[in-house]
Amino acid sequence: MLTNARLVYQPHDHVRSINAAIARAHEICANENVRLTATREAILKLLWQSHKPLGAYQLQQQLSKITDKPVAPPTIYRAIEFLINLGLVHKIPSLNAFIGCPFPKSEHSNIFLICEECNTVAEMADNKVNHLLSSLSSKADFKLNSQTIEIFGLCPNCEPGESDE
Amino acid sequence: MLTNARLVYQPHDHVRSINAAIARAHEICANENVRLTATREAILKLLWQSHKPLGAYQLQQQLSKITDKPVAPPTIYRAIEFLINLGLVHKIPSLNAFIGCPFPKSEHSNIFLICEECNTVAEMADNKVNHLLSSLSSKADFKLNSQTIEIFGLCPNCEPGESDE
DNA sequence: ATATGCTTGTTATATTATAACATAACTAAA
DNA sequence: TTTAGTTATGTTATAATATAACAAGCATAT
Repeated sequence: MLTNARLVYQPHDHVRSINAAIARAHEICANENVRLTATREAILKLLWQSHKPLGAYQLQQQLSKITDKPVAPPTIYRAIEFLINLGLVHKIPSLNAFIGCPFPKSEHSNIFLICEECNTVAEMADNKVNHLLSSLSSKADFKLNSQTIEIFGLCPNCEPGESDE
Repeated sequence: MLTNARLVYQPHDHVRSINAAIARAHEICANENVRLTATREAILKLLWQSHKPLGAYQLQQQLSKITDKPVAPPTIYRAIEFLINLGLVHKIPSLNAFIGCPFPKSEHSNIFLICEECNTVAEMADNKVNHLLSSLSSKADFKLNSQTIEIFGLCPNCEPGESDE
């Protein structure tokens, strides 16, 4: 099982992890021979800085503040599309919002743990889930290409019975 | 494992299955002491008749045609909300569309098999998946309330290597 | 029959996303 | 270092999805 749950739910060195991730993103783009332009990098940073998924119009506001220029929706959606294609960002369909992927380039099952209280989202990947879903799909003669799993509930920080208090 | 895959992918007696389902829906509403009004029943029928999920505005058009009156979006969204609360209809978030639930009132895991070619959607439920996701959530100290699993790929009728030809 | 709550009608508008075309910036080859 | 080709961004408009707010109608129980 692969997860960023600890990172999301516990305090940690944001700046360092983001810098590492951005460096990783540049590598990936170099490999793919595509450009991680200023706008794209800014959007990626914004998404990685937030453990809550951000909507396109939230990103618009934030980017506009950073650049001190008006930003139109297509700018945002283009950057998002680019980042999604590289696997650096995911869309969470039930929220119409986007989040940075903590393990880019790994083949994974996209399990999102969405807190209904504080809206943080952690991500997990697990091969048993992948296998199980493949085998269920086969039984229905369905050829699986991709999957999205959204789990709604309460994160450790929002759970009433939490111990840290 | 529970699934409507055969029903969805193979020819079958639509009218009979819909009538049975509507009867079932009336029962459920009677039990819950709520009303399956004409509009709500019409929306449910439209959704059950289609093995492809329908968007709110598609439903609006179709309902308007049936009743020969203009129908405004709130009418549709209200009916959908009502039906979703009863578990008779599901939203498929990645499509912004809705589909009739083939096994209302069963506790289930909402696995949708979405064909990227013909857009049909079959539904499955499987306890192993439920258990696995519960146990993964626990490991992350996350309290699971509900889940949505969307699987994208090709249904048996759209798969190139299909045998029935 | 009438008060109550549920349901629908109506109008307006919020939110999310994309189309279409113009301009700019980058890149590679002449 | 121009120039052509490609890729990326700017700009305007609009499409598609969803909800708010308030008015009117209907069901049903006393």
